[in-house]
Amino acid sequence: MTTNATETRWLDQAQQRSWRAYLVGTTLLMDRLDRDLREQHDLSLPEYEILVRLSESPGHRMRMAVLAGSISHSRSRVTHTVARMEKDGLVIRGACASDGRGVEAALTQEGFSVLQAAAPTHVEGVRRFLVDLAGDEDFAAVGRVFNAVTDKLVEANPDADIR
Amino acid sequence: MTTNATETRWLDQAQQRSWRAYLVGTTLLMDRLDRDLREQHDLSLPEYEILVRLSESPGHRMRMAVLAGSISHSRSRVTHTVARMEKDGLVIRGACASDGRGVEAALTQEGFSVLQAAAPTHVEGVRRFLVDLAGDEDFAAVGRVFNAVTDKLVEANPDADIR
DNA sequence: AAGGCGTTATTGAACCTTCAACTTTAGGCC
DNA sequence: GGCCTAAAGTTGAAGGTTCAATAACGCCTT
Repeated sequence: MTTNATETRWLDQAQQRSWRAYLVGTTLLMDRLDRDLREQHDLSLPEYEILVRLSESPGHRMRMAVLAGSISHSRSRVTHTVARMEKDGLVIRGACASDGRGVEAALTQEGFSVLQAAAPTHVEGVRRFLVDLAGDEDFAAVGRVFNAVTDKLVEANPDADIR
Repeated sequence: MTTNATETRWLDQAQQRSWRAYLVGTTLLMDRLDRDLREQHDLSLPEYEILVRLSESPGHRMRMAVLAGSISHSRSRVTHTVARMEKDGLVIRGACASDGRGVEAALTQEGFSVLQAAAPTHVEGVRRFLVDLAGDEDFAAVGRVFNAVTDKLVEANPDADIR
């Protein structure tokens, strides 16, 4: 036999080029979106994501664990981020009615206003530096690929943050 | 008129699904690749990237600014990361012959060995959780998209880190 | 050759994320 | 009911990144 199971299957040149483009492009893109939100709305990208999820939830409120799961951040991370946001008046935490261990985070009026102001900035950035560059077919491919990535990684590690 | 230039062009449903898949998928993927490198080789993903770039450079050495540019990290960030790596014996810094301001980072023997050991782990992860899930066409699309993203962001901000 | 300006790299503090330990409550079992 | 284990959140410290300020050098002008 000429190969065996322990030999590494390296990436070919095209794959490597794509992989590196993705790495560098993602670094630059996240940097830029984060910077724009900070400069114009005093908000980080993770904070913005939290505002969005809350705004889409009934009553503008969510359990901490559900919130964490929806953006795939660790619970600890969300605790810290929400604590900062609460200090800034964007969000308020309260006990959960049905579960004594639970905590619900809810949008404040100000949090909602900040989100409304920030959303156009964010969407313009996402369009200008990603969506409008891509072509519908290619962008759909990006969606397919990262849906598959998500599925695979969730399956590979169901309790993603109890570690 | 029915629209004007200041109105936000929101993402349609398909675009939004793709965008979120990308965000979440990237979060999970980077987390996982970083974790695997840490657990098995005591190396972060950014550290690994630095080892790779150095190993591909003539003499296994690079100017700090070039190194930073090649992975699109800020100079400050690379200074800190390389400082840690130097303390771990993976890399050594020295003055640059042709430019008195310059500093060159070079791979040590140990750094090279660690890279050789870590590379298969990393590539398997990239394959298992991304490349092998994607299909050649779709993965090529990812490459095209993020090459475009990179070009656009470099053009939009040439001196990416002097800020 | 001196002055001034831009570039290279570093520094330390502030900020954010991760990690491991801990508190509190839920839920099952005897 | 009391005990045990599991789950939800939080905490504080350690680790990593960003930001603004700084030092040191190259280059151009005069």
